[in-house]
Amino acid sequence: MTDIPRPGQPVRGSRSGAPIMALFDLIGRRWAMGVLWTLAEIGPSTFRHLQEKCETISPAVLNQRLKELKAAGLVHRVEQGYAVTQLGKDLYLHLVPLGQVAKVWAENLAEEPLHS
Amino acid sequence: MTDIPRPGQPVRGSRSGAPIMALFDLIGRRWAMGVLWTLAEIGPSTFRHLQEKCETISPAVLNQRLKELKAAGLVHRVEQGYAVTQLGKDLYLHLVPLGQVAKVWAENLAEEPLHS
DNA sequence: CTATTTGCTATTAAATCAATAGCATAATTA
DNA sequence: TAATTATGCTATTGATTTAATAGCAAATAG
Repeated sequence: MTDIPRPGQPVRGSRSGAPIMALFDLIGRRWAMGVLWTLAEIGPSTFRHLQEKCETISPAVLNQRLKELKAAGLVHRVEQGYAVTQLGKDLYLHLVPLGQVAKVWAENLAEEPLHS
Repeated sequence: MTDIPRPGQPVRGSRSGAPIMALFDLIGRRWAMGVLWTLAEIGPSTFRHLQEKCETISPAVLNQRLKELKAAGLVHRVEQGYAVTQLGKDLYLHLVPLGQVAKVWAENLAEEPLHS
């Protein structure tokens, strides 16, 4: 059920399981990046607290994503509940610059509204 | 049908449509990052060529993702078919470093196989 | 004991994704 | 000119994933 994409195994985008494609397969799931991002931002927290911070995520999906992120070693359990691992933090830090891209993107769309 | 997440509008992860969450909502869809990545790597190309490069994507999904990426201004049509826009390239360039993270991640998993 | 918090599952429904076939148009070739 | 090929898709049918909601069992607090 919980099927985690593994580098070296066939994944979306690469029959040979290229690491980047395996990673895309993992974090390219609904809420995956949002959960990682949020957890990294708020620090160690309980399931419910994280759920609140994600604003509209359902417990079922949060639980699913947490399972996957845990299995992938990006998140782990701590006394306080859940937290990102070192690897998870590394990934988060690489996601941070996307915040700037997102802003530029938002501005672009504001100027020139999407036509579809 | 084609529902593109827009910054400023409610999206997954943010009722107020925080740009980063809107972006996550957009590129956190099956194949979205894979398509953007592949297209950026191979340069302008036809629908079919891109489809081949994505190895296992179906035309329906590729078409859907292209629509969304176009509407979001990350991809556009050119004489040769499809290509990433400047904004799309910017995003791609920010995705490139994830390749390294992915490698480390792959090595970690290889050493310590996931326990689930 | 009672209430609350926490992590999570059950259920049911809706949305998304996938696999395959195949069509319409335009360019190319025979 | 007729046939072939390339291209960008759509239609159809299922399978999978996501969603919304309720609620439960275990641990903790009062």
